[in-house]
Amino acid sequence: MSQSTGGTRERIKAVALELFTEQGYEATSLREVAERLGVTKAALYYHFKSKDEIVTSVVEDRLVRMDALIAWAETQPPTLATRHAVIERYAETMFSGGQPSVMRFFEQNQTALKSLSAGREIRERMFRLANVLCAGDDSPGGQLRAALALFAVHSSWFAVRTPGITDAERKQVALEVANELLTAIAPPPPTP
Amino acid sequence: MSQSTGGTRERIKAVALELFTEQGYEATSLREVAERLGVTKAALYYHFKSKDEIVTSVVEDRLVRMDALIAWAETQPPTLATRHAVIERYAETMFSGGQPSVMRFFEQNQTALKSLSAGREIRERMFRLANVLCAGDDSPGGQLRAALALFAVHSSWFAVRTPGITDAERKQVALEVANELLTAIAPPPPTP
DNA sequence: GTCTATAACACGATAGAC
DNA sequence: GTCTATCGTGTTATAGAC
Repeated sequence: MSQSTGGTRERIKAVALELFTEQGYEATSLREVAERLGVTKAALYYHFKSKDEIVTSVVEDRLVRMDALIAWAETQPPTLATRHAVIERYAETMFSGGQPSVMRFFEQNQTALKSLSAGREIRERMFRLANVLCAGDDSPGGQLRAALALFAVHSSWFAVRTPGITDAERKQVALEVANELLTAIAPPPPTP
Repeated sequence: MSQSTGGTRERIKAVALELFTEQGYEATSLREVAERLGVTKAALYYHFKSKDEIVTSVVEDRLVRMDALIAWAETQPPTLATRHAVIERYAETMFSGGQPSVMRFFEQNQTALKSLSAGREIRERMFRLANVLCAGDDSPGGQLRAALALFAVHSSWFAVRTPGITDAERKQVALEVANELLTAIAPPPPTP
């Protein structure tokens, strides 16, 4: 409760994320963000020292969650059960809290994020996750299936156009397809 | 060789596509494009009347090819064999000529393309292709698998990191995974 | 700690000379 | 077909008042 910035910082992050996702990072001006908040542009520069820094801040907690998942996954044996557990946990974080919007922002701004440090950081985590998912079979087929399993979770948001579908149903179908892909990856390595 | 525009138009398209893909549409200025070509900004405006129009022009032949494929696919019966044939032809066009770069540009600029007519046109074709691919089973699972089959072809370009892999090998593994997904879509409808 | 005012500059696009 | 010069606008970012 002794927060110094009175929650304005969080409001900026929320609005910026929304606009960046809707219209793109480059296409969104700080004037737009400020206007929607009912403050001036300069006020934003009090809380964040640059436009990049807003993105970095937004992405921060997402990175922490991904790091935790990767760290856990890397301690697990490279079995099929592990893969299923990893994608399950991944989907859980993707479908809970404010996380989906962050990843939607990430998908929609791949190019813009290339020149942003936050983008490179998330990208790196995605590749590491994909690597964990095909541990034991890093053949081209394994790599592709692992990447697609992750993408199944993401794309269930826009690729499934069934009217009236709920988030829970999206998650369920995403996991079904993802697990199908993971199962096809490889025979788990022999346990000696 | 009595071409009226002396090939400059094509050179502009090539350089613009390259920069738009690398850095993003919004992040690439016409000054940059002109500089790399060794001409001035104003020269570009002789060949294209706006920045959008460069994109439209780049995407044009890709649209024609996609339309041809969709038209053909829609005349075919909704069987598993058709699905495999469609994705096979799709991969063929994606891995030939200058097409891969166009689709890479498309992937990398989803958000920017939302407000560009060319973007909406390609997007519409992608959905129609996905629909054809899950004809006979438009359940959430079917839709997701169809979309991922298309994405398998695209993502084989960056998701597969095996050193020294050739384009032909990328195509092959993409088709293998895509066909796996398509096979899982649904029992082909009973032929009465 | 928050805002107004404004600097300094890049953008897309146009006009008109050559 | 390409150039120079420039318009109008929107951008990030800063200095300084409150």
